[in-house]
Amino acid sequence: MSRTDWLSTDEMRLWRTFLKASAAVMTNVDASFKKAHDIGVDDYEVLVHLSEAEGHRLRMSELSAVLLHSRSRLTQRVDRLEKRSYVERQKCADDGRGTWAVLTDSGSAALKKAAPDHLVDVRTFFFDHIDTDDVPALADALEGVADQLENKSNDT
Amino acid sequence: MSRTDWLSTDEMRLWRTFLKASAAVMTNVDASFKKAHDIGVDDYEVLVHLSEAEGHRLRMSELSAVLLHSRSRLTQRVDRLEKRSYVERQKCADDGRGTWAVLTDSGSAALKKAAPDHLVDVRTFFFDHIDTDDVPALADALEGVADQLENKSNDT
DNA sequence: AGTATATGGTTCAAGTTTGAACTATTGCAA
DNA sequence: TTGCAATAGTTCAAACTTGAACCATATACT
Repeated sequence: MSRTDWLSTDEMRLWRTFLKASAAVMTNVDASFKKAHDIGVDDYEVLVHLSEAEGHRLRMSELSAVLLHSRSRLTQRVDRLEKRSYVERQKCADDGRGTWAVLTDSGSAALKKAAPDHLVDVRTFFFDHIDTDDVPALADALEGVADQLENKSNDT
Repeated sequence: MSRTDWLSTDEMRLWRTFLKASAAVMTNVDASFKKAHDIGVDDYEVLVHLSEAEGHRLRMSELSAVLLHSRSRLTQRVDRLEKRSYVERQKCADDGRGTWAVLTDSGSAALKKAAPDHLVDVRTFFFDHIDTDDVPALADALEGVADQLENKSNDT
C-alpha cells in the first residue's frame, strides 16, 4: 500500500510545515486562551461538542471518539469538568454500562463567555496566516487525513 | 487586525479538519512508532534535528526553538535521551551559560534504524490520504501558519 | 570597576496523559 | 440459561508537561 521510497522535496516540506503548524497553533491558542479564562482548549472542545449535541449530552464513548481522546483521558477530563460543575454525569437508562456527560447551565454559560475570545485566537493564530481563497481547497485536501480513523476502535 | 465576525462554513470546516487531522496523525504515528522501537516521535524529532546540524550538535535553546518545546520540557527530554546515551551534553566553550546537546554514535544508529519505519508511518497516516497534486499548494498554504512564531521568545 | 538586567539552563511541585488492569453490564450462542 | 466474548467506563502507577522559581554567566549602563 504505502510506497517506501523517501519523501520528495515538497512532501518533506509539507510534512515539516504541517508538524510545525499544528504545534504552533495549539500552543498559541491554548496559552492565549488560558490567560483569559479558567479553562483550556481541551476543556473548551468538550463543552462545544456537548453544546452541539442532542439534549446537550453525549455518551462518554461518543465524546472520546469525536475528540480522539483515550477513554481514560476523557474520564479524567470529565472528572475535572464535573468538579467545576460545567458538566454532570448521568447514568444511562437503556444501557446499564453507559454514562452521559451532560452540559450544565454553568458550563453553557462558560462556553458562551469564552467563545468570542476563542474566535479571536483562532483567527489570530490560524486564519490570519492563510489566504482566504485557499480555505475550501485546504479543507478538502486535509479531510482524508482527518477521517482516516473514523472506524478505528478508540481503544485503551 | 483580526476580524471578529464568526467563521464561515468553509472556515469552520477547515478549522475542525485541521484540528482533527493533527490529532489523528500524531496519535497514529506515535503509537505505531512506539510499537516498533524504543523511542517515540518526540525523541525521534530530537535525533533528526541533531543529525542534521553542524557537528551533530545544537545548543539547548536552538533545539527548544526548532521543536517548539518549552525549555524545561527540552531539559527533561534530553535528560531521558542522555540516560539512554543517545545524546550527550557538553559545556559550551564560548558561552559559559550554554550547553550543547550532541548526538552520540548510538543515537545516530538508533535514528538510522528507525527512519524507514517512520517513513512508512508518515506515508500511511498522512500522505496516503492526500492527493499528490495538492502537496505543494498545501505546503505553501500552511507555511505562514508554521512560521508565525519564528521570532517569538520561546519563554518559560 | 560596579551594579542592574537579560539570557541559558535546570529544578521542583502540581497537573495531565498513557496504558494496562479491573468491574460491571450486555449480547450472542450452545 | 449458562457461559463467553465484547463493550462501557473507571482506576492506578508511571511517564510526561507546565510554569514558576532558581542559579550562573553574560551584557549594558554609569
